[in-house]
Formats: sequence, C-alpha cells, structure tokens
Amino acid sequence: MTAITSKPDLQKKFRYHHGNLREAAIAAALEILTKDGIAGLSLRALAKATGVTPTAFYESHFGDKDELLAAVAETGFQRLALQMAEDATGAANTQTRIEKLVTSYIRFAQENKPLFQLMFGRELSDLKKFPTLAMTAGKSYSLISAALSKRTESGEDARFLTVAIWSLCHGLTTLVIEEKVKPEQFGADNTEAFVKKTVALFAGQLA
Amino acid sequence: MTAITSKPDLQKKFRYHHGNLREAAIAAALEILTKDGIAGLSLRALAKATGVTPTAFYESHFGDKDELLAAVAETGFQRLALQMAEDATGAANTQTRIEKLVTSYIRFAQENKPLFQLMFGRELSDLKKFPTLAMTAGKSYSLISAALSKRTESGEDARFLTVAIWSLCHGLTTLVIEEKVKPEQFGADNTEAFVKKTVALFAGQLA
DNA sequence: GGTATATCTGAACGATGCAAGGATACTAGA
DNA sequence: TCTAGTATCCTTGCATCGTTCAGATATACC
Repeated sequence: MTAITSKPDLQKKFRYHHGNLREAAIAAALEILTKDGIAGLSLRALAKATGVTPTAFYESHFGDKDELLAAVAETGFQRLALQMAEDATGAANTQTRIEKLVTSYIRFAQENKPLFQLMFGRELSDLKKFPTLAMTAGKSYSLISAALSKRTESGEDARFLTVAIWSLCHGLTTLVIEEKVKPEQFGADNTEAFVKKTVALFAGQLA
Repeated sequence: MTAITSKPDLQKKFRYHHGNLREAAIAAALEILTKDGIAGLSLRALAKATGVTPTAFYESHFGDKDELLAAVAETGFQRLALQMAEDATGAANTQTRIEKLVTSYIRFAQENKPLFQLMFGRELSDLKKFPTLAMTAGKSYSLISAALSKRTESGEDARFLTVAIWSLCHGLTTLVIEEKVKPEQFGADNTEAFVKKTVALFAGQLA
C-alpha cells in the first residue's frame, strides 16, 4: 500500500457537509479496490467507507458510477506515468530506457492488479464519454514515444516503433496478470530478463 | 454471424423437457453477445431467448453463471483456433505464416468484439475453476508455437519467441479493440501492413 | 405400469445502480 | 446579523440482477 493519498484534509475549499467527498470517494475506492477487487467496489460499499449515503455521489460529484470509475482510473494512469518516469530516470541509452519503462509497466500491473484491470477494463470502453481519461491515459504512451523520438528522426518510423513496443508491453502484462501466460514459459528466470531479451529484438531499430 | 452452430437438434441423447438446453443456451448467448454485448447477457435475457425459466440453467447444466460464461468462452477459443488455422494454411515460410496468424487473431477480435472481451475478460480470471477452458485457450498459443518450432531448434528460444510474438499480437489486439490505439497511429494505412512490418522485426530470429 | 431421477417452474431473498423529492448546511448579499 | 439562494446530502422506492429452495413434471429404467 504505502498510501500515496495524503491525509483526508485535501482542499477544504468547497467543504459543505462532508468536506470534499469527491476526493474521499476516489481514495476510498482505491482502498476497496486493492482489498476486494473490482467486484467489491459497489456504491453502497463506497458509501459505508466514506460515511455517506449511496446516492450522495450523484449530481454533485459524479453523474454516474462509470464517471466515478473513470476518475479512479485516471488517478491510476497518473500514478503509472509517474512511476514509469521515475523508474526510467538515469537510463544510459535508448534501449535500457525502454527496458526500464516496460519493466515498470509490468510491475505496476502486478502490484495494482485490480486498478490495472479497471484502467483497461471494458466498463470504461467508450472514451468519448471520458475525454479527460483519454488524455491522461496517453501519458505512458508519450513516455515510450519520447524515449524513441530521440533516436528515430522519421516521425513515421517512430510512431510505428512506439505502437509495436507499447503493444508488446501491454500484451505481455495483460497475459501475465490474467495468468494466461506463466513465467515458466518465458524461457527466462524472471520477468526482467525476459523484457531485456525482448527489447533486444528491437535493438536494430533503435540504433 | 454465419452461425457455425448446427441446427438446434444437436445430440438428442439427453432430451428431457427442452432438449439439450446446454447447447441452446450457449448458442443463444453468442447471439445476445453480438447484439447487446456482455452487459446484455443476463440469465433472464438468456431464459427468454431459450423459452425457459431463469433458474433452469442451474444444477443440471451450469452450476453458476460463470460456468455458463466459461462454456461460451470455450467455444470462442475453439472458433478462434479454427479460424487461425484456416487463415494460415498455405503460408510459404515461417514469417508469412506468423503474419497470417497474427492478422487472423486481430480480425477475429474485431469481428467478435464482445466475445473476445469475454474470452479475455476479468470474470473468468481464475482458470483453476475452469480447467477445460484453460486447455482450449491454449490452442491458439500452440499454433504460434508450432509455427516457430519448425525453424528454431532450441526449445528455450522457441518458447521465448512464442511468448514475445503472442504478447505483441494480443497487446495490439486489445489496444485496438478498446480504442486505446487508433489505426492512424500505426504509421501504416491498414492493420495488415502494420502486422507485416512488426513481424519483420522478428525476421532475424526466424531464419 | 410404477418408481426413481433428471429436469424445469414458481416464488422469494439479498444486493445492485439509480431516479425523485425532501431535508440540511453552507455561501452570499442586504 | 439576518435572509434568501443554492449546493450538498438523505429518504424512499423501483427495476434488475444472480441465486436459493421447495415443489411440479417429464423422462428413463425395470
């Protein structure tokens, strides 16, 4: 855990009855998520956690349960981008930078499985309804893209490589999380070694 | 569509009231799935479609709704493996065979989006509960694996390459389906061209 | 034909997301 | 400081969901 969320006295600017229910709801949702998974994340459970009635979230803060989930997912994307940026600092060259980014991505998914499932789940599928979410979600994509743009001059090739690496990264992560692929199948002792070996396949394109 | 399922008179071996409700339920579920998505696939809707009471599925055919979903997903995996095998027949070499397999995978997901979402969704996450499903799901993996084993002698490297390609394949598919990545970003006119370009990255390892 | 068993029905329970209208506490203007 | 206005929250209630349980019914077997 090591809750990143600061104490429940966030901004008390708009403090009426509860005092910033929106932020409290998101924080409580993240806790429930790690404890009981997506299935346990009901509005009633959330209401009990925040000391409020199940219908208190409507109209004022979230128009919908999906809007709430979108807000939670958005903080998830922010954390992911943050962690990736941190883990990739001080990378010697493009290749090791990509390695670190991908490894960080997988680690985040493993340590925050339900949150990751929510972020890429089906309930938030139509991004037209959540434009802010779509923007935030693009941050981790931008990190990979930025790492490549240093080496590849042609915009065309850079975009191609970005999507390819980002696909491989996301695919491996998903398959590992859902246990469709087990680490034994990697042909390597651990995930990190596999990632290194995989990224090495792109080495020719990175130089 | 083009229902692969043969007429509703499957095996009438165990025909009691309805006559092979299990197969009828799966067939109806596939129809509802393509029409209304996973959200519309309720036991009550399924009951109405098969002319039966919502509780008729329990005990005798499926112990659970998840068991029903698992059965539906299993036929999905069967169809996927079948389509991939068909699409990859007559491939000149390993590389084009991989290309065709990956392209077929993506096409299946695009043409059967809700089914694909169910197959790799979160509700069937713990495969320990559905051992048959896990086996069937491995078929498409085996196709890629088999395509590679012709060229790579070392089992170690073959497994590594299989997971890498299968990850890239699944990742791209997922991102495209959930519209996290749009075809414009491919740097290519269509999906097929992108796949070819991507697989070409592995070319050095395939020869 | 009679009995056992597999299969299906009917009613009901608890939980869910959500809509509508009333209550309450905060803010702002006088 | 008092009052009006509004944002926030509560209460009640509805439709739907998966699921359980007791009983009805059709099929299979002898």
